[in-house]
Amino acid sequence: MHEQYQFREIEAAAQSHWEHQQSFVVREQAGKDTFYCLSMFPYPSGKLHMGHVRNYTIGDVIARYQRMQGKNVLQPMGWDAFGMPAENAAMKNQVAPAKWTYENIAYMKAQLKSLGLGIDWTREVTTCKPDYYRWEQWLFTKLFEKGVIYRKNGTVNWDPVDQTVLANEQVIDGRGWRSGALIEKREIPMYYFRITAYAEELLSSLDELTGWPEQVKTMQRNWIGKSFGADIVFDYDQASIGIEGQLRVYSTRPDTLMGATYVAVAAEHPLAQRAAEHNAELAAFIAECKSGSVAEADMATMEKKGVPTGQFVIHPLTGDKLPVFVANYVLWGYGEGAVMAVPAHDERDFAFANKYSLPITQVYAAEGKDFSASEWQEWYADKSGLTTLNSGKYNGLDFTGAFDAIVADLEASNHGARKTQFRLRDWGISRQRYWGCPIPIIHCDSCGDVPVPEDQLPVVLPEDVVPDGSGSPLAKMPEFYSCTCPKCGQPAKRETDTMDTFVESSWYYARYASPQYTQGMIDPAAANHWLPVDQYIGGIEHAILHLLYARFFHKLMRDEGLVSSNEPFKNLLTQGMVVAETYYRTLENGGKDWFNPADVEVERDAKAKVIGAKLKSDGLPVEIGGTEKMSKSKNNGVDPQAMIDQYGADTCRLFMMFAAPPEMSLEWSDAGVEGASRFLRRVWRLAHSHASAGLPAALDKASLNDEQKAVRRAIHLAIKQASTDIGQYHKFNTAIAQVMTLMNVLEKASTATEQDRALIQEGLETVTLLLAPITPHIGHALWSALGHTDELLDVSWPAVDESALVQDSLTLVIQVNGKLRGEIQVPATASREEVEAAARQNENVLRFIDGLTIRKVIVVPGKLVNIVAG
RNA sequence: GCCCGGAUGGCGGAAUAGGUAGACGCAAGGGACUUAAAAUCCCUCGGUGGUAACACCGUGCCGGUUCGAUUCCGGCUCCGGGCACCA
Repeated sequence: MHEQYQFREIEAAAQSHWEHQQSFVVREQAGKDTFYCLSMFPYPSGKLHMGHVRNYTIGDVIARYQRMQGKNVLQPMGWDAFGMPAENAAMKNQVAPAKWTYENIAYMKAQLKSLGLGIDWTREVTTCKPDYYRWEQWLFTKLFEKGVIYRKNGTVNWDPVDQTVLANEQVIDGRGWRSGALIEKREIPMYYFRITAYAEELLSSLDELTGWPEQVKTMQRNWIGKSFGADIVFDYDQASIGIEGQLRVYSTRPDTLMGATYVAVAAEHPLAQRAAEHNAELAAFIAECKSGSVAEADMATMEKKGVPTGQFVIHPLTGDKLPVFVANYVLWGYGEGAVMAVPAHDERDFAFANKYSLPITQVYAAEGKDFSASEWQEWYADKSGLTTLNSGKYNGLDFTGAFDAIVADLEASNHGARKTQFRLRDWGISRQRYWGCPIPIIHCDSCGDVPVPEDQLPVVLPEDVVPDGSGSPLAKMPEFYSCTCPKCGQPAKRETDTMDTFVESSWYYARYASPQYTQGMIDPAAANHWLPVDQYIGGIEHAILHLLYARFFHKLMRDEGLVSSNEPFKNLLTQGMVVAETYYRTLENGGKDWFNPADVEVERDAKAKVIGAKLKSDGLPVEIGGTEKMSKSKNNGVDPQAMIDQYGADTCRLFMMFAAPPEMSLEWSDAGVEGASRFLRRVWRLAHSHASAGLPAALDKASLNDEQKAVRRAIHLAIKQASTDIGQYHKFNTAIAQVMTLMNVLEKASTATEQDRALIQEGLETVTLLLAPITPHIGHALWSALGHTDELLDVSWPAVDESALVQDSLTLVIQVNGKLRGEIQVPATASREEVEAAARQNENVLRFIDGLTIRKVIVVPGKLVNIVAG
């Protein structure tokens, strides 16, 4: 054992040992408990960022801990390799996305290996390779035949200059990011997954996911958004509209129908289109509604505007004529594209009615309260304890009474029906992009949309294309799209859209069970052996979309007979972001020049409070911009590679796990890394001085003196705390703090006798084992230095010796009226009465209760005594 | 705008059944060792007052429940994540 902690040699030796032993290659083993530990696979963007390092360290710690619990652990890794960044890089550097992607994968794989992750690399999956996406195409054709996938129009962002569809991310303040052109909404045909058919199950089976954070389940519930309401039908007023017809709306508040004073439709609604034919102002407004992005956040924050169509519809209960407006806040493609408005009982309707001086009819009141504009919020916010008014025959009812009576009448007159609706919309997966999985459909003039037959799969994406940012490259390649119809043999055209990359990431976890399987999408026997995933780890930003799509896909695969479970991920851990300080200077044009924290020197006052910062290169001041998520745009990314090279993987892993609990955001700190490194050097130093004096004989637990008992108690307290922290709560930071506390004790412990040294041996073994999942390389070296020949990876997690925790006396806190006034030592066996009596005699207590009467004494066993006096 | 979170010393964080606020670490200050530096070790370290013992205040803000609230309840403020074509 070398005197110095030489992490490079130690880490290289451990990694080559694991590689040589194939330590992390797993097979199905009958009779052994499995543990499938999965981290969200990375997009191969170039190099690892801190978020990856954090994610995969958390996963590796859990995987190694479970292995020490005796489980057969599967920890795979792969690449979410299709996506937009590859196309952007291609345009910038004139490199094909495939080449760029494969080079990134090679580099990042080496980086992952240098972190010492216990990954079974024989199961590596790369989503842009035909052997992966062919099965995605296969499932697509099956689902298309079943009707789970269908085609309809959808709205996209259209850049009229580049003549291309843009992602929401590529629309900045309503303009295309490259062209600067004003973006328009455009309707194009797309393929959709009928996820709404699974809405009910996706909602109800959330209850089975007891290992998921409540927060994530709540977000998914709200996203699915089950609501109870009614369809309501308004007959057209023929005089103003000119034709017979009916306007259908959905409302969760049919009970307020008597308060409806207008209806609003989306710009794309047929009524709006019809009215605009002879109304220039309306036509202009409809055109205005078509500008801007399709992102819901943009739609929801823009000013609510509307224009009357001059048309009216007939209120189904009163026969009154209600004006029809076109409003920019009504979304086409969501519900019926039309809403009824009840200004008195809906915030948005109220604002709109005030803006356009529309009538407001209050139909609910609470006892003793009058309606006034200043109190309007009370009227729509609450539907309990209110009674209807201004509602004719429906007066004097509560919410349920009004709801039932009105819906019954609507149903009787064929003007509506009770309906349960979901907010969830079908999943549109068509992308007018090159670097994605081709949609396996052939368009034939006589046969329509024909799925590509199984024996012609995969539809291979050509890999040598460099996109130019205008339109879809595949649509310009006859050699790709020219084909013959599989049904009739006539010339036909292949679909040139590719799939949303969320499709690949919706089933990769299942492919890991049988990654090289050529007989099907997944081998059911292997999949059912490993699935569901025991622990899934990834960023909180995936709480809704990715996790909902993957749950949906699991149910699709179940219904195809590929898997037998209902849900893919049993336990979920959502990690927080990695953030760092930002620094900038404002440029003359008002823009900002961002500086990397590595290039900036921070200035502090005498109390170490940060008072300023300057650039190292020119010594001039820079502005401090606050901590933000590490990103290219703010230039505040810290390269994990530099840290691994300078301090080693173990230090890097230790710091990541110690700095914050996994769910919380983690602030980058160079000094903190230094501290983690210092701690590992201390462990090494103690182990070295211990081992170089010769390993001691076994500990005689029966003959320990008080000092030795205290040391042994510290050892087993650390085991106890670290076991619950890691095993139960995933609080790696406090587990590490416990081990640090133990090290503080061990460093000060006596080494005078063989018995003392046997205790140090037990302590060092404990430190090694508790840290083994977190810092496995140094653990590997220490374990053999402590005289062991077995494999640390498979050593059992240490067990608590409860007898070591027993204490003879306890320290109790004494309070007077809830304020800390002193401490007393009592025998562990002291009765409640004895404890109370001791507390009453405490000098400080006597001082504080002097002249007061003791009203009550509260004794919390083992903790405190509170004397209530007044 | 809507949905979901978060806020504790100079900093990261701890307090996992309502029971000692600040564990553990970082930074800082003082000291030891050293020719010197690095490394290492020791001491101090929420604020105010006090020589000290100690006292009072203190967990984003306002209010409530309780013998006792960082923890529970009501109302806010600010920051972050998501919003269906970023992954």
